[in-house]
Amino acid sequence: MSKNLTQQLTHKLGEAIVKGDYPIGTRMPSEAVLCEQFEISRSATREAVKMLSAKGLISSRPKQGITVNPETNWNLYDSDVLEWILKSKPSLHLLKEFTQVRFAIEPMAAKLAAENATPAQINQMEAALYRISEAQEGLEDQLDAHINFLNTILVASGNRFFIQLTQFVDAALRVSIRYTNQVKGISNTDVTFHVKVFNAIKNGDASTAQKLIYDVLNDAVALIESRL
Amino acid sequence: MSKNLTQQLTHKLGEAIVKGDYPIGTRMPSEAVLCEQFEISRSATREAVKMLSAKGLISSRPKQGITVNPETNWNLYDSDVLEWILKSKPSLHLLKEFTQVRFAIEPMAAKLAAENATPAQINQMEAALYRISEAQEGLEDQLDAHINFLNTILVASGNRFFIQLTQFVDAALRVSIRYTNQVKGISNTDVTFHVKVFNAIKNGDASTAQKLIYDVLNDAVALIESRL
DNA sequence: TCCTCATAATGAATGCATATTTATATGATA
DNA sequence: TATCATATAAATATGCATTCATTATGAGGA
Repeated sequence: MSKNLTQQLTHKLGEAIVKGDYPIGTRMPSEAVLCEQFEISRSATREAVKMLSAKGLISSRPKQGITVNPETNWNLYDSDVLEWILKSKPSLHLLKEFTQVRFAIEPMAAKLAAENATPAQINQMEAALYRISEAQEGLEDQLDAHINFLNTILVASGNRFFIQLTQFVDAALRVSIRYTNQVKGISNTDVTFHVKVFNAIKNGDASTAQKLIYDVLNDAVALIESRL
Repeated sequence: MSKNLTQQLTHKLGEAIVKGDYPIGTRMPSEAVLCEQFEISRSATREAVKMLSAKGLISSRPKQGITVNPETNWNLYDSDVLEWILKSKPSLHLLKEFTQVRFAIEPMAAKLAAENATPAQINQMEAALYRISEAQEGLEDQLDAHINFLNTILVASGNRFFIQLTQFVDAALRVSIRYTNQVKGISNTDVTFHVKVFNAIKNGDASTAQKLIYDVLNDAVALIESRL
């Protein structure tokens, strides 16, 4: 559990909403009722409500009460919301959606990285590459190393909105491994592949970097779809 | 500003943080000080603080106080945060970042729409298309119509994470028009182009739909870069 | 060096204010 | 007399303020 009561309630309610315990469009219990149910004060409850509405899950108005917003209003790129989604609905369909977003983002990020990466960022990528080659023992290590490598690409893109998606990619890959129980295939930790990507970015060969990632994710999406 | 005190303070502080009035990594005034400055109660102040930390802008710890988070922690896809960014830093560089994200997202969304769009969604797209052809009077109308068309594509993708980006695309296009003062070129409201896209999606021709959008945004990015 | 205490910040609880909706009552009109 | 409309009052939920508790940090003394 998190630290304070507000955080705890925020996570409990957030999870419950995402899980569907409070259906979309319906009214949630009033603040006063939530107080009683969770045995905490109004102020802690109110702060939790504010946090959830800041994340787009709910909205509250005087007298009206608290209502669950439609999913289109949820801040799906918020790491808490992502966490709640992963906890409640870890489906193959969700993995497909994740991978489709990666399919859109990562090739472009690689392209931009090839065009814009600073020498320092190239060094970080090389370090991440080395870490992949070292991490052949455990599956978790491989995954972490892989995620780290992708993150360096996102960062090297030089675009804030891509950099922001590191958490998203992280979540996507952890879902991926949960379903495939392997990194190869979906995630392709084959070092030779990553070396190719790295060299393309280092040499400023944007189109090659883009195509390498694109093809891999194309295969990944196809594999997932074949299982649905 | 007709909302409640919490909302007002949230927006004031959010804007100020994004603007740089409270530099990243530094400590903000304590809750007690903020109370005095804005002449409101602790509870209203605290709720605003909770909302801002829910959006990733700040974090607060007992005794430590409130500190401004690095930009990588901000929820840049939150519509409030986007609004604050647009208010404070409307630069050509920002437009470039926006367009790069569109460059990644929209071609893929068009591809998915071609593969997954339901008949009802096709009808909505057709209605949006008609609205574009009708909206030849004002520039604003054209922009709204164009945004509406793109939104129908995102929705038709059938992927929650793409659908969520409608607000983002909306913001991106409104920045775009602010700089170019025209829709053509950057946004390409030429109806014949949109008709091509629509037909490709309607006919399930995913690769054509993808390529049409890709090429247009490729030009848009090139145009922006030429001006930097 | 470690322990303790003071201090300054957030955390939590309670009480009162305000707003919005619903229901009820009253009046006018057919 | 019945019905509809309007106004008013009550109930219920959030909004706001105040007070007390807790915690983490840093300074000072044993």
